[in-house]
Order: sequence, then C-alpha cells, then structure tokens
Amino acid sequence: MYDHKQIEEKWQKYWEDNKTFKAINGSDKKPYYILVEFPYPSGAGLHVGHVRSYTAQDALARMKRMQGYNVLYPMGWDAFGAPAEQYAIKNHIHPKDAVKENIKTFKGQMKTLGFSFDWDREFSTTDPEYYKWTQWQFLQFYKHDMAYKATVPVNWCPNCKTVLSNEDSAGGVCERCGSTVIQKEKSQWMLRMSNYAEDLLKGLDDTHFAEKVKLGQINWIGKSTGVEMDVEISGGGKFSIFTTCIETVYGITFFVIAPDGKLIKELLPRVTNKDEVLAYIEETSKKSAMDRTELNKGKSGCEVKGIKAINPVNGKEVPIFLGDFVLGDYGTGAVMAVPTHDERDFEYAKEHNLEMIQVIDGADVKEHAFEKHDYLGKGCKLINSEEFSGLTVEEAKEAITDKLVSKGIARRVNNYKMRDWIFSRQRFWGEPIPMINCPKCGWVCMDEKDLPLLLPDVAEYEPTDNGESPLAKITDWVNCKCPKCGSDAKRETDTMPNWAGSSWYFLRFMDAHNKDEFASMDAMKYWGKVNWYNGGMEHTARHLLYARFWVQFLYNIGLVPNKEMIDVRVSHGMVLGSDNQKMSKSKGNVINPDDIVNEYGADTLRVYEMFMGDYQQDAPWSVESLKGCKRFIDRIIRLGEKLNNATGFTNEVLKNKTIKKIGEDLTTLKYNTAVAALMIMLNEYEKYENGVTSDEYRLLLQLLNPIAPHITEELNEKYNLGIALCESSWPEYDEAKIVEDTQKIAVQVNGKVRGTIEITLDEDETSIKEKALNDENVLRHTSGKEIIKVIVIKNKIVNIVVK
RNA sequence: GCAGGUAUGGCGAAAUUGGUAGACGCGCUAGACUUAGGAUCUAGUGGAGCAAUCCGUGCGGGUUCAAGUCCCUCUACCUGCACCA
Repeated sequence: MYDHKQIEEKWQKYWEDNKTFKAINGSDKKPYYILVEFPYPSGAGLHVGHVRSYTAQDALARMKRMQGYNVLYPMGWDAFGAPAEQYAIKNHIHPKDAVKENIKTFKGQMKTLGFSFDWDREFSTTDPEYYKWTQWQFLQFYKHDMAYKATVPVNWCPNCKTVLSNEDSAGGVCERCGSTVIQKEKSQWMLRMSNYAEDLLKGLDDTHFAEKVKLGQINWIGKSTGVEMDVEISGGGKFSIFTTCIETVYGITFFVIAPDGKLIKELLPRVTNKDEVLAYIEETSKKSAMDRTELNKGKSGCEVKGIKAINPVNGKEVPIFLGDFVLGDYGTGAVMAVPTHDERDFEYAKEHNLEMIQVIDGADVKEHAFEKHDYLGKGCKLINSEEFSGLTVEEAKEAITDKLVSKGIARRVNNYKMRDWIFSRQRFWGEPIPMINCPKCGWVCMDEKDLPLLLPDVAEYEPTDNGESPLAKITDWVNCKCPKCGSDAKRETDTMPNWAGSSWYFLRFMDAHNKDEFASMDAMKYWGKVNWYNGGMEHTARHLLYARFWVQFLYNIGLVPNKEMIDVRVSHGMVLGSDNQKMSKSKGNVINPDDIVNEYGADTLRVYEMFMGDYQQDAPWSVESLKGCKRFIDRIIRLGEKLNNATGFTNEVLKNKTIKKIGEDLTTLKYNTAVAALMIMLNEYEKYENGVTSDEYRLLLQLLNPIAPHITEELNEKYNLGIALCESSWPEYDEAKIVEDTQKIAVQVNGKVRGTIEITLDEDETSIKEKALNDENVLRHTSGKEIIKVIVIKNKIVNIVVK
C-alpha cells in the first residue's frame, strides 16, 4: 500500500540530522526522565518483547516532549556478564568483539523502529570510561567498610567454573548452563547489603513503585520479627536459635542444626556417632539447593549423639538433629523444633519417632500440626506451659519473651532473609576489581587516579580448571607493586558480577560524558529522580534491589542527591508466541522484529504491540491482529484523500474527548485503549460525507504520532498541515466539551434494563423520573405493580423498584 | 510449601472504579465492486428463542435498588522463590 521503508528511513534521518531527541542538561524546560532497562546485547538480537516496552516508553517520551518537557530517554548496553563470555568462547572470538558486533545489531534494529533515544548519551558498561567509575565506586564501598572478603560456602558451577549468587543458581542449577550447582568454600568479595535491609524497606515509602513491585522488594528483604534464644548444651557450650513462635517454647522436643553451618563443626569432637554425622554433612554438600528445598525431601537427617540441648524454659534435655532443611547461612543456622505446631517439624518427628507435646489448645495434633496461621488471632490458649498455661497466644508471646529477655538468655531481634551480596566472579568478562594483595599490607586499594584498571587485551579468556579467573593466568597483569609500600604484589583476579554496572547506569545517563565524576551533583539534581523506570517483572527483585542499595550507599556518602533515585517502577507483560507459550528457539515460535519491520513497517509493529492487550499482562502474538493494525494505518493514509478545504472541527466532543483520552492513557500504561480511541476517531471521520478538515486530519495524525511517528509525519508533510509534528506542541482539550449535551441512559425495573431515555446533561431528577416512568417499555413492566422507590443516578441510570 | 498475578464471546480484549457487560480489533456470515481476489466498501455477529423474553464475566454463597467490580468459600492456570523457622 505504501513504501514504509522509504518513509521510515526518511524520518529517522530527519530526527537524527535535527537532533530532535537531544536532552539538554540544565534546560529551562521541566525535566522528565524516562528509563527502560538497557538490554544485554545477546547474539539473538532484539526481541519483540523489547519492542513492546521501548515503544511504550517511546510514546510517552514523544508526547512529553510535545507537552514541553525536556525529556531524557536514553539507551545503552549492559554488556558484561557470563553469556557474552560463553558466546565468545563458543564462537572463538574475543568477548569484546562479540559484544561490539551484537551492539551494532541491536542499535541498528532500534534505529529502524524509530525509538526517540538520545543516542548522544549511549554507553556500554564495558566501556573503560564507564567501568572506571564502577571500579571507583567499588573502592568507595571498600573504604567505607562496605566491602569485605570472606570465605563462604558458595554455589559453584562445575561447568562454568564460577561461583553464582544465590539469585543466579535458582533451583540448584546454573542459570547459564543448566549444570547442577554444588556447594564449595571460596574466598569472595562481599558487599554488606544486609546492613541496608531496614533502609531498603523504609525507602519504598519514598517511591511510587507499582504495588506488586513493592511487595516483591518487601518479600525479598524478608523482615521477620522474633526472638533469638540461647540454648545450653549438656556438658558445656551453647548455641542460639531464632524463632518467630516463642509461644511454643514448651513444646520443644528437639533442635535441628544446619549440616553446612559452623556449629556442627565446633561440636564434632564431642559427637559419638561421628561417622554418621560426617556422612550426612557430606551428603548435604552434594545436594543442590533444589534437593534441599523440595518439601518432601525435608525429613532427612540424623541425630547428633553424645550431646543434648537443654530447653531454657524448663531445663528439659532434648536431642539435637542435623537436618538439611535448616540452612547454615540464615538466622543462626539452628532451629527449635515443635512438631505439634509446625508441619515440617511434625513430619520430621514422625520420620524419626520423636516426642510431641501440644502446647496450644484448639485443634487436634494427631494428624497434622496446629500451625501459627491457624491459631494466631483466634484467642487460642496455651497448655502444658507451666505458668503461661491459660494465657492467649498473643499474651504468651510477650510474657515468655519478657521473661527470657530479663533472664539475659534471649533478645528481641529482627531477622532479614536478604543476605550480603556475593560480589566476586571467577570470570574474564567483567569489571576487574581494583584491589591489590600485598604480602606486607594485605588488601590495598588501587590508587583512584590509576583507574580504570583495564581488562588485559589477550587471547586467553577461557576459564581455568582450578576455579581461578582466567585473569590469574596473565602474569604480566597480575603482578604489580603495592601502592602503599612498593613491594611486589598481586592484583585481585576476580571480576564483578553483571549486576554491578547496571546498578548505577541511570545516574550516568544524566551526565554521560563526565570525565571527572561518575555524574555531577548538578546534573543529578537537575534531572532528579527517574520519573518512569520500565523493566521486566523478573528484574524487580534482584536488579531493582541492587540498584537501590547502590544508590542508598552513594547517598549516604554524599554523592547522589536523593536516597531513592527511581520514583516509579512499572513492569510490562511478556510477549508470548502465537501458541501462548514463552518464545524460545526450541519451540520455534520466535518472532523476529526485523521480519515484521520489513514486511509491515515499524509503525505497524509499534501500533500492534501497543494494541495487543493490557501492557502489564502477557499477550500472545497474532499475525491476524498485526494485519488489522496495518489496515488501520492504510485507512489513515486513505483518509488523506478525503481532505476537504475547510478548517475547524465538526465534532467538538470527539476532539476534546480523544485528546484527553490519549493524554491519560499514555501516562497510565493503557496503550491499548489509546489505540482504540484513535480507531474510533478514524471510524467517525470516515463517516463524514464531505471528508475531513485539515484541522481534523492533523489532530488525528498528531495524537497517533507518539505511537506511529513515521507515517504521521509523512502525511502531515504531504498535505502541508503545518510544522513537523515532533516539533509542535501537544493539543489542549476543553474539559467543558468532553461530553455530549444529550445522553441516553438506561432505565431499569428491579435491576433489569427495560428501556432507554434521552436526557440533557445534568437534567434535574424529577424530570428524569417522569421520563423514565412514562417510557413505553418501562410502563409494560410497572403497570399494575406498586412502585416502591425510584433511584436516579444523575447522568447514569434510573432504577425503578416495584412489587 | 511460600509469595505475587490471572480467569469476561470463536480469539486479543474493554468496562467512566458499584450503574445499559462485551468498546476497539481479529475472525466469521451475507451483500456490493470486480475477469479475479487472501484488496476495498456496506450490513450483521455472546448464547437460546418467531417473538415477548430468558440465560450469561472460572465454581458456590453473601451484601446491595443495582455486582465483572465489594465480602466469604473453593478451583484452575501463569510467574518468582532462599523449606525463613
């Protein structure tokens, strides 16, 4: 129908030549910062899912510019990380070159889609000018005692030969290669993120994240308030447990400690069944997290013989067990077990034939435990609990805690699930950690003026067999002098995780070319917070939390103006294959945006992805629906042929209503109804026998422009309707003219629609009532019946209740 | 197991937030124009019924003049997770 390729290229060139989308730091215009997650430039190229979110935010950006804002809508590349390295190894090219190639592809694709990014601010996390500042910021963490080295049991992928964060080894398999993850002791750089747990929780109040995003953060931080209690061991020594259910303390019949924790190592010399215990520890270390987290496998374990634990409330000696459901690195690595009031303890007790004592009355505990979600808040009372028997659960919680605290053997504590961030990777393709290990001085920071510490330009980047980073093999690079004492020293060979660079990139966009600072305070103050941050739901827990942590730290040392730098976070639904399944090569349901752009044009693809459904919901691909959007554009083009020489607007209500609708929908993520409103406008215009006026046509083009920017500019120019749309201002609407003077409203009898009447806007009640009661069809249902009452809802509905 | 989300025609979905359920689009049916059309245009399209009317938003209850929307119970599916003690 039209040469979309030629038209789209023409306008893309126009925008580039005119720097239409350049954001100006310190401009007098009001700043507006729209951010979409920058992609990891994979070899697969841009996904239609990327197109969905980039188009959505692009439409918002374009409208905001027309509304007079100085809009920052930047794009860059999150290009460090294991996949790039894996890809490079597989294809025998340097990751640097692979990334360069992929970025080129991505950028080309984005350009053909007409996104209004300010390309002047483009950077990649792999640029030395960028990662210089990532390294610099790491040094600030270190200098403020927020980074430390620790030997921790870590998730080890034997195939990738690298450590994975808990987040990266979901389900006990390596996220990248699928191998089973095993536990391994490893010295790692850590960031003290757990220090920020409370602040990260509180900070949410200063944001306008979508509610489900906030919940995701809250659950990840996982605050729980409870009691940490000391437990004496018969024959000396003690350990601590954490519980949120201290009210069940008299029901303790055993304790369970983590097989991977420190406690069992300390106790080992006193254990009489060492072989059994060691075997179980060994067995656990082989188990993946998946095995340990499977509910039905949570009953394994063995008694630690030779010692007993003493219940501090009644002096009763009970056995100690090892159980892999207790994790060494959460809480204290030990739990009290009350089989009558915890289902997992119940099953464990059954399996190992352990005693059960019911301490809360109100349910039978022969078959199942009577758990807290069943007894809390229901006035249940304690039994078998000495002086606390007879108190309600809530009273007992306080009373028992008070007693234990006053005896000095317990503390009220908050526990957080969130742990410190394991920040090391034994990888080549990451930011080198700028630390030097000196035999005399220990760990020493590199001098800040020597940054960036560049990745060496070598051919060898495959992982070593012993688990060291590939960097360890490059002796020229590793060997250096201690910045403090000048002795021979060695560089850290671990690199940073891919989350590092993405934790502060939105700050860099505010001042992308700054050579003296990661971003100037002035620039950050000018732009303020990110107004809109769009990303996938899969990043709302980890990436968002890391980024907030990073910002809060920078704020605390006075380097950013706000404790939270992201105001609104929204997330988009996935674009599924036409089979309603997640797109994947193996399923053969992948849609390549290039193919769609070639065949239908970028505008059609953009309109379709906005129209496909609720933006925040997943939506399947539909070629038929896509064609419908092409038809919509074709009809808009044809409408131009029906342009008359009149001006003004035939239908003021349609005009004002639609302007309002588009403005609202583009700022509330309701892109699908925005497109629908434009279709309605087109439908109306097509009915005009004498064609549309230039004002009407231009309005339609302008309102559609944020979503379909190329064809609308082209038609605007073709029919000489005025200056380029991208340079003009967004139309205003008159609130007084968005509703018709007369309206049809429904009349119900006993809640069922029996007729419609026509009323004038804000017509008075008595008059409406009269019309309603005299409606022909309504009379048929009311005659001979007693009218109990008539409910009139102004401009909406009338309901007549009869008997 | 925990957390979050979702459920409306043949399909993708709307619904002014308690007020005519199904806007808009796809598909389908009939017609027009055509040598032809998988192009375009016109009309129709939730189900049943000649009609009046009845039924209809995952299931079952409830509140209300009025429920897709609010409350309670249940079910299925999707996503995330670290058995969170």
